[in-house]
Amino acid sequence: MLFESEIGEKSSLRERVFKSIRESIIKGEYKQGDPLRETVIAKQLNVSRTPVREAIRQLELEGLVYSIPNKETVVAGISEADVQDIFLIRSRVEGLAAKKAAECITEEEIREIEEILELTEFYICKKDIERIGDLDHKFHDLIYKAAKSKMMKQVLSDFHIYVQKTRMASLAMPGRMEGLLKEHTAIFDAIKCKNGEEAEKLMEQHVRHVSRNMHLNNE
Amino acid sequence: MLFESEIGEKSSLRERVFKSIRESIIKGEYKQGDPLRETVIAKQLNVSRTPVREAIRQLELEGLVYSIPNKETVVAGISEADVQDIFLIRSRVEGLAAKKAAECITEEEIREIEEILELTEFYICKKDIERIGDLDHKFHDLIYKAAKSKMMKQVLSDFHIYVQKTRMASLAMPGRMEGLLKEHTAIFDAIKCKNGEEAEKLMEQHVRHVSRNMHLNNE
DNA sequence: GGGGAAAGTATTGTATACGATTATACATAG
DNA sequence: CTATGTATAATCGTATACAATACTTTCCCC
Repeated sequence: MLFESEIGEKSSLRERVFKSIRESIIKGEYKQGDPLRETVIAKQLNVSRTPVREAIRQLELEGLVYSIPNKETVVAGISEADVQDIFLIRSRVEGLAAKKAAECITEEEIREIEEILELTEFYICKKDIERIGDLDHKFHDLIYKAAKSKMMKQVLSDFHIYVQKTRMASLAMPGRMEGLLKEHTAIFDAIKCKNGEEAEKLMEQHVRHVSRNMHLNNE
Repeated sequence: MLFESEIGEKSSLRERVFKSIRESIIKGEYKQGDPLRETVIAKQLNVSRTPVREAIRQLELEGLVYSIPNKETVVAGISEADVQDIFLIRSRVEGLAAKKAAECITEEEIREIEEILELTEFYICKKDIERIGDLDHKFHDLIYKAAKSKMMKQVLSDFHIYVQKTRMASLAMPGRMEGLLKEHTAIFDAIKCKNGEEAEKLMEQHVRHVSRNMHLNNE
């Protein structure tokens, strides 16, 4: 067993192991085709095999690894094409969420989003990219919440981790922070006016923009 | 331990437990808010807690249950609204898959789909709903495959189980079997002609049709 | 009789032990 | 020299044991 101080979090071991392995896969420390040995990981993280196994089963369901029964489980990894597809899917599903949000957002939720937008403006002045990335995420999260769709939230938050890196890279491009705020504001206005169609269209464009920047980034 | 003959399948215990619990939740045997006791389920299925735990962790990731640390995990269930949302999401993502399929389908895959369509026609004459439902699923599955997008496949096959019941109910409606074949054929034609936009539009409509029938069904 | 502490019970979290399956290496026969 | 069979080791699959946490009940004291 490891001490809390060594990790800094208080979630369960399984949770930490899950996040740890996922992190390693996304970072590329575990490469495509690498086997995931339960005993090895258990030893590395100083825990028993039990939480490791549970974590691996979750990764399997998420599609990050696949297991060969009685043999081993290997890393499936995510390719550049996968990330592009994620952005395509996200553009549609986030669009849907925006549309639904326009239909059933509450006053309270409107205020919350307004606050996020104000904070974003503030941190753009400060050029605090880290914070802006966080607020970007919060903005989208509030939209899912406002849409009151468990399923959309499910799909989109599953993808969140894969998107994070690209999102940050996109923000680093000149003028992008301002563009982001402008787009968020436009989406929010459409939602506030209960204009679902417009909100969906704008949100689709918005997600596409981020993904377009990703491509430019790789040239 | 139980004997294989008692079950009839040869997958791992965890797999069976996972499917068993999920089935029970979807069927409504476990209701919203019901606690999932590891020992109880283990005893019912005549296995130890270990595979049960792993199964529950997977269900948690899928959003069917949520766990309160150190206390219990309870059934989240799926509401009517959730199923509707699933169809909305599916309409967009399947549309996307159809579009992508139009871009990169192979000759081999075209032949496979043609075969499915012919078989569908055959079983419509026989009025074998069970078989048609199966072919319906296969048709959509082949589209994902042709789209060559791991992520789309992931999202859509996660939803498959929730959709099955509605799909069958829809098929039972008068004239629906013929409508399904007509729509599938139209989508396939668009894909064959590499007309991605058209394929996407038709697929979105097609999924909406099934979901519309669902609503009528509940009146 | 009511409130609170403390023991007892139930349940989850983690570790370990045992069994089954698969891969590997080496020996032996052809 | 190659191929095949067997023994051994590595790994996964499952069961059980132990620890920690939360809930319940009981009993004591006011």
